[in-house]
Amino acid sequence: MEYDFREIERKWQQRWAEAGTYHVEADPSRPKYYVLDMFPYPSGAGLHVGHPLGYIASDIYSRYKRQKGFNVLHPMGYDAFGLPAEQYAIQTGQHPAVTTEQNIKRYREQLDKIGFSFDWNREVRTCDPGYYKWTQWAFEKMYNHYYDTDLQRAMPIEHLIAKHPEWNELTPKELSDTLMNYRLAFQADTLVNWCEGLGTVLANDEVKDGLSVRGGFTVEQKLMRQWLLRVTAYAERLLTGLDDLEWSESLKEIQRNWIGRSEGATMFFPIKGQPEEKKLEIFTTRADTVFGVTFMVLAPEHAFIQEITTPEQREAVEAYIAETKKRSERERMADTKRVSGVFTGAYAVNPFNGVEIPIWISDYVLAGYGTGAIMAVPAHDSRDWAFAKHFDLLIIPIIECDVTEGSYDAKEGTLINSDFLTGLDVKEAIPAMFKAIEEKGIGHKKVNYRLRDAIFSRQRYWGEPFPVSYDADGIPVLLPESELPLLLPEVDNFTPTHDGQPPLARVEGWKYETSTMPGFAGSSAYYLRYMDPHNDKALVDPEINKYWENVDLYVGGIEHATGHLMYSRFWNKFLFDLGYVCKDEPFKKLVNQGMIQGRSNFVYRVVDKPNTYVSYGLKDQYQTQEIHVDVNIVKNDVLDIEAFKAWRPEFKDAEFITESDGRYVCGWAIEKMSKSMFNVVNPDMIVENYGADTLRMYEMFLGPLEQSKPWDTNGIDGVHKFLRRVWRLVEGVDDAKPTDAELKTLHKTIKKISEDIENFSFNTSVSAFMICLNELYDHKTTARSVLEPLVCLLAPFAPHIAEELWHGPLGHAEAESVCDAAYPVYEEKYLTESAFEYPVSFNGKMRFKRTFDLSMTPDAIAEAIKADEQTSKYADGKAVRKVIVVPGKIINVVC
RNA sequence: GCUCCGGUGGUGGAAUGGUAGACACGAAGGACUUAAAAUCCUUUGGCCAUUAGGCUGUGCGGGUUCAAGUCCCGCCCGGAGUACCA
Repeated sequence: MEYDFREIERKWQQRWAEAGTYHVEADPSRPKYYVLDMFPYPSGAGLHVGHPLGYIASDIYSRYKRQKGFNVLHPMGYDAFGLPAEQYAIQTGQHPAVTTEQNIKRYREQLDKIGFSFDWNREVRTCDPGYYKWTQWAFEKMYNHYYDTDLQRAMPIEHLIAKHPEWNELTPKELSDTLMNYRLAFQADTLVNWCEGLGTVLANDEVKDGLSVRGGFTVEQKLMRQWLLRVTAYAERLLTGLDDLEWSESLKEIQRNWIGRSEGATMFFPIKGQPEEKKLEIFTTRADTVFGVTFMVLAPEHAFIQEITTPEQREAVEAYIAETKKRSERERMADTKRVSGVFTGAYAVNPFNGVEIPIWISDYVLAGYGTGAIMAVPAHDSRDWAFAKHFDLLIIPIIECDVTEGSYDAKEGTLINSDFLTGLDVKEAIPAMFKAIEEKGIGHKKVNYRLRDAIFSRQRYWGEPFPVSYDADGIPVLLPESELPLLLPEVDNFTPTHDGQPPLARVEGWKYETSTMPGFAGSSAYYLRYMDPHNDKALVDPEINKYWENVDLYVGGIEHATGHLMYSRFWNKFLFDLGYVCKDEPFKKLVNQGMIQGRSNFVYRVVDKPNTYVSYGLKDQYQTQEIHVDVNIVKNDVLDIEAFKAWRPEFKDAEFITESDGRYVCGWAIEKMSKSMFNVVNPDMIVENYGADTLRMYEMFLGPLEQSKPWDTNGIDGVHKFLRRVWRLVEGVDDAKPTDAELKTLHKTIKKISEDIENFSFNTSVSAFMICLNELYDHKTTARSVLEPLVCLLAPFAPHIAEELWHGPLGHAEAESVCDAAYPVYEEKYLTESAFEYPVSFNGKMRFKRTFDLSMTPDAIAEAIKADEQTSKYADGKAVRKVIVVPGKIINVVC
């Protein structure tokens, strides 16, 4: 019988759905394993062939684990709130709920065709009220908790109030304002990334190079009252928690850099002519360089500037501040080399030697980091140096070096001109200085983080509403937990109001906060909800959470490194502190699949001939224009000329200058997969032409999972051919006794595939299958005891064909799915041999192969080789000096 | 600038320090076929040699080692992250 993949795949997808093959429940009698994919945002464009890459990998792993006897939780859902649906709504007037629903339907159809083992009973959508109830619930919990730095955990806000009896004196408004400095979800006037083009604020990770990640609109700094999450409270735990995670080093590194821990000291500098308590606080990691300080620099936003600026300098200072305000974040970034600043007229006093130091302001010092003020050491900091050179300020070297021009960021060396530190090495000087600072009482050791609190409001419609209203004093009042969820009201206009209010301000009688929560709100705890998706009493039942614990394997793109993966960890740690979840970290192991790029094809239009196209090999003889051509009408870079003529009306009468064999060869390039480049390959089409099993295996075969690589349909025949050969081989199954050679092939393959799956090296496992099949073909294998384990082994990769063979030629009963067939175990005895063929090399050159008995001692081998030397033409008469034996592997003979 | 990752045939990519290029695509040749599809066989890093075989070869230059794509040092190139973070 032919391998009719269309019929086979249709049949099994239907049966799996009917039988609930992939439905799982918590079952304490069995070990659990939780495999999660980052759920997709259902965009209008549908899936392209790059999207399922990670899903296929995780599906293979899930199925493998299931065959190994684990109770595998493998859910899927949709990250359904978000900007694109709303932008689309603004343009077309279609309600985001409607387009989202349509997109989800399309996604589901596409996903279903690939044969995933998702438990769809557990589907979640972030835009469902039953789901976002728990997003709002978590927000309220955060509002009602603060981070206790002594206990290093979140605690109820009442606990804090109890510690401060003096707060009883405060008015309700004052108390509310005070508590806002502690709550984990809080309101503050902060400089935000305001994006006029999108009409909303954005989080730091949603901005890149001064432009919005979505849409590429300009982003500016603006002071606004916003809701924020106090992510910084967890900075240290987010940092140290990384150590125990099985994440790639590079991803951990990205998070470490984003958290940006730096150890240093804050130090107070008295200001000349100001009262004793009015001291300038700075942060430095290099307290040892304090004798090299020749000026101070404040950020233009620094609170002291008004008070300390002298009358003579006031005009210049104010002009500078005004100018800085005008510059957008992007402009500031664009010319970081530009040195600018202005003297305040005031002087600070070096607390160590009493030297008076001029105080400047400059935008190279950031208001948001440290204290917004620095001590400048121009001799050993390149930015300070540039500033000093530009304004002709004093430079005092205090670390010995042979650099004559320019500063150097001296991380080692001996200190000079530094009073009691002179003669010490930098490494000794830093701790010595910390000690001195604390002894003199002019500062203390301090750890600073680059991490910022996350801005949590968006001036948009399509998101979770805040369950918050405000009383007459503007004090937030939470909707009682029992009344959650607060439903997102209907609107028919999705644009901001005329006075710049968010769309919710249009809703009549809406007495709640008008901004909504950002995209990351709904995706921060969805992995918990999958454990118990229909529970309306709790986010997740504690018993159920205790069983599934957290995600064992998480697969997704690295682009979420500083966004979702950071927020989820924060959110989970918070819920952990409150006792709602049993694990401190959400994702134990994480694998980042690479991006699949597009591979575009080109035709070459001859410039002065109308509608004439020249083949790639001849294009240099003409002046040509490169035109993208739909990759779906090109095979192996050869253009289907008829399809091209039919592709678009203007090509109907196209003329072609072909290669000598009549073929038209296209050029190609690797580009992003996008509609405009006609290089989008749709998985539905691949499934239709080759089958889901071929798609699955070919996506794995393309290359290492974590690596970005271009999609190239050209190679897919190889994988398809492999499956057809499997089909034919297993069709001929009988009860023949397997030969040693067949058993060796089988067990070698089991070992290799198992190791590969554990290492997520799926590309080499596909190769291993092909090698195995080639060998079995050579052996003309028919033995059931070889072919049946092979089908089990193949099931995670190509479940449909495996299932069909399992029930067809292999004759298993309908009720026993190959999904539950025990994963084969290899036996070492079939792999060992009594003798090995070793390469023997002289002076590093492989000279000949020789078969040795494994039981021979090195001495015996040396003797044997000596004997060989008598006859070998490579023998140069030198005696064998040494025989190197690595048991079971290799021998080297040193002459 | 800093941090991380990579650089291997025409292409995608294999190689616990141990015969580099597995596996696959493409290409060339052949078998079967009226033909096509499908299937199967042979060759396929480069140079030299009619064969046997030899030389050379993993971005560049050094080094360690009996032995280096792999380890170490110094460069070059590409990608990613981050950036006046004090």
